[in-house]
Amino acid sequence: MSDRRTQILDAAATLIAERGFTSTSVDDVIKGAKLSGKSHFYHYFKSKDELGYEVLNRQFERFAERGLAILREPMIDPLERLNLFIDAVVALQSESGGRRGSPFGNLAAELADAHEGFRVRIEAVFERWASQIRSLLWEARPQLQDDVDAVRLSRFIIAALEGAVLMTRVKRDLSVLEGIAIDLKRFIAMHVRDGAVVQHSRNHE
Amino acid sequence: MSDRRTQILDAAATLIAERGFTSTSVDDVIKGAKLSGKSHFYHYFKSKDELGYEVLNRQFERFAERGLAILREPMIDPLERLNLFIDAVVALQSESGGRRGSPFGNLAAELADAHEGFRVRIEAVFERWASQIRSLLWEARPQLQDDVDAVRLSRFIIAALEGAVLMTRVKRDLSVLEGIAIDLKRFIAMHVRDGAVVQHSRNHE
DNA sequence: CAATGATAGGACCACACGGTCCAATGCGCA
DNA sequence: TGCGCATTGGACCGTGTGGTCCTATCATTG
Repeated sequence: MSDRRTQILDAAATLIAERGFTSTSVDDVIKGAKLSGKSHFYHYFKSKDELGYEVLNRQFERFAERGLAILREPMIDPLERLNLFIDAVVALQSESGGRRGSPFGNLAAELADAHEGFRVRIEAVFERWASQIRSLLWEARPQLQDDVDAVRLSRFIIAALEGAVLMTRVKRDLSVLEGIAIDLKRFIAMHVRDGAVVQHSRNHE
Repeated sequence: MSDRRTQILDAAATLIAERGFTSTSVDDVIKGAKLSGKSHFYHYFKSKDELGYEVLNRQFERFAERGLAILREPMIDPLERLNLFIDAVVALQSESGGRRGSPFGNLAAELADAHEGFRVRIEAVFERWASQIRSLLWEARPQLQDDVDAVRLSRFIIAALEGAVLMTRVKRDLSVLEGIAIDLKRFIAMHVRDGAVVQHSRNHE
């Protein structure tokens, strides 16, 4: 696809992450992507909503590459991968000083009730995320207690992370997320079968 | 205070909970509260922002009465009160079928970055909430392990609940919140000192 | 009675918004 | 040389927004 399209998508992603979808105007995006005018923008996107949908997709793909990919690393112990994934979420938030929040959670809270099109797409994003965690949990089942509910646990992990990111954003304090990350790891460790061993990789602090 | 003011506040609270602050226009509030026109509204509030601030305060007060009050019940075991409080959050969400979400979390995600005035006020709300949980944890310290970090645990509880409510809203499925509530109680129980007893009250299912 | 606040209703404003349309120019590729 | 897409630039439109102003009618209360 053309270079401009991704340029617009990137600019829009930044603006939406900073100010939300509603508060980001098409004119803002035009300025951000250094386009010449409205006609230039509408040459690439047929509406603001369509732009929003594509931004959401793109954000999820980036998250899949930089975050969720860790969950599938074949050479690392699955439960250790979960810890590394949590570390990665913390690291991603650190890049913006915790000010940015989750691109999914933000949109979810902003649009879940007001805009059905977005709600459905955000639901799909959470579902894909949850299914990746469920797969990992399934892979780790020899180390887990028999009664672990993978669906429930995967939802809990996502909820805790989303809530943590939200609180971090409100308090403008990264240590909120760090503390919750610690507790979340401890909660996961609580599900390990007695006597099972979790193999720690070297690069984990 | 005059009856009209609270009438406006109530109408605005409903609308903001349904559609967010930005998407709720002053005219919507006027219709909702059955006022005669703009002048009638501006007779009671000097700006839309001021209305928003008061709605936020009011929502917190209602939450304090209907939810946080449980945390201070003197006749019930503190840790059991925590469980009852979690049940109350679930019950509150049930009233709207999980569609409404947290009045604080919604505003937080919508306005934390865009509107400093709201961000500060929402931060204060979370802080007051957290401090109530910390007090309870302090009261329960004979039953808790020595190394329990009350600040961290209180934040974790709030984050898990806020995240759960958000996911519930996106999925339009109350069972998400119910599942997370179960896990959250188990996480709290994990901090109980070996041999300590948690006194269960009768009305708890 | 007079004064005061509540109610009513509407005109008006400046601005921002998403979106359309058009006319002109650049620019690479067959 | 010509075709088609990319770019530029701007006028324009309908609608909704928060907010102001003005006038007039009620009811209450000193």
